[in-house]
Amino acid sequence: MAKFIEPVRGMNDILPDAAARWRQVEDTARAVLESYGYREIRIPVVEKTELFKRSIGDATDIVEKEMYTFLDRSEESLTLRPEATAGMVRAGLSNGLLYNQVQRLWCAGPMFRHERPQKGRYRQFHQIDVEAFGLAGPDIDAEIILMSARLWQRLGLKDVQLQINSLGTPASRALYREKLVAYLEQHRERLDEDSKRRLGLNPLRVLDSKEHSMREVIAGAPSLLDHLDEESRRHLEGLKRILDDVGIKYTVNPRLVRGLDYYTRTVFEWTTTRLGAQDAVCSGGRYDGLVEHLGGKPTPGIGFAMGVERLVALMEEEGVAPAPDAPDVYLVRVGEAAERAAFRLAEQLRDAIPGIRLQMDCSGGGFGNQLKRADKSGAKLALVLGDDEVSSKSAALKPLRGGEQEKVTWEALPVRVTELAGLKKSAP
RNA sequence: GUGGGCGUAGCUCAGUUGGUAGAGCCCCGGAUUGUGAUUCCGGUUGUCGUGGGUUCGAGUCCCAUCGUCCACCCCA
Repeated sequence: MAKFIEPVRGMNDILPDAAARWRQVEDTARAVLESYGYREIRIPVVEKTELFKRSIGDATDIVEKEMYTFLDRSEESLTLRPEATAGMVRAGLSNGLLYNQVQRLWCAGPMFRHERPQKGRYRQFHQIDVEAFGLAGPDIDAEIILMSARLWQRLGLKDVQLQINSLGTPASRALYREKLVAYLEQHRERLDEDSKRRLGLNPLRVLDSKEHSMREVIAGAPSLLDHLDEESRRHLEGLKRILDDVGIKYTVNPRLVRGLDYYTRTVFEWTTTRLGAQDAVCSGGRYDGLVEHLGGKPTPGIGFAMGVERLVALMEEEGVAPAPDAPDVYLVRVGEAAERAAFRLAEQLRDAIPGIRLQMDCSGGGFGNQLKRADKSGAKLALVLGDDEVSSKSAALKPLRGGEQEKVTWEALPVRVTELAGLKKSAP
């Protein structure tokens, strides 16, 4: 035997049983997003490396050590997208979608980061990404958060908590950063190794430290919220007011700092307690400077990304039932005439009942074995065809979850199958 | 990139102080040449992750390596 070729580390196959849950997440997300007027956009998985360097930030972990970057055959540096926002903005600019316009967009697909895999963190992972361009007020921030809350509700998820914060403007943040650095320098001897490292790179992340010994130092640090500019403060208050009005629960977490450089003002994160260390299922924020930074007109923007793997895992964890994907009807056939007639009958049923999930047994064996497989398939109804039925142009319908078997003529089959399998009548 | 746990049949796992590999599930066949979910009988499946080493002998001990899981880090 030849040797197996191993799958690439951190890149997973989604097997049929899991795919049912994925579809549930994707279909529900699509429905909710479209109900708020967001339109789907599909963009490449590969972009020029420069796009991510410029948008995400040169000094971030993502750009520094996690990107799948390579030279293509014409020596151009390309990168498998590590996140979606940069590509969304680029696509908007490339196609004139962001010129004095409001755009509500969403996009789903795989992202790539070369990290050490662990629970909820993979090298190829999937996001559903939502972006709104051209709207500067806190009302759109609220809309986007409400939309995500509705999605959790529709998916049956309960253990998700909302945290919000404001990072202010680049100017106010720079000011705060100075004060924070000064404070941390004063307490340098009490910082752990990680925090000392962050102090030079991205001091705001020190606030995020999970190290117990750091608690006191962090608690005494100046708060980002006390250093917001007036406009950002009003923006945050506006958002809180709408969330309160609608009854969305949240906590303001002044230490919530996102890892991407382009965020301004509102940032938020939905976390869960049930997925271990990778606890963020959805996060995002406002990035009012990004469009301009990537060569467009100054255009406000806000967006968020959901991790599909994490949502699927959380649904499993919370015991949400997956969408059924069993066949409606399982066709059992025994005998030469029946085996041949079955195809015509099956195609006629598929014509007559659009959308019917009809599976034919092709493994052979007697009635007993075929019915065993019918039961295992999860189908509601077995359609049994033997040579006797063929000569009388009929078939036996056997409900697999209890109920009497009955004989039905071929003409009457579509109606009776629809009734017994509990299928909706197709629109006239 | 750092640390720890784990790699035995398609799946879940057992395998004692080292003595050349087992169970359950699944699958297939039969009891049951026209009716399943129960029961009974029978059957198949392994480079014990890989490569070295120690030993008369390694699934078991040692080293390396790969994979995987969890945590750090980072983030969706």
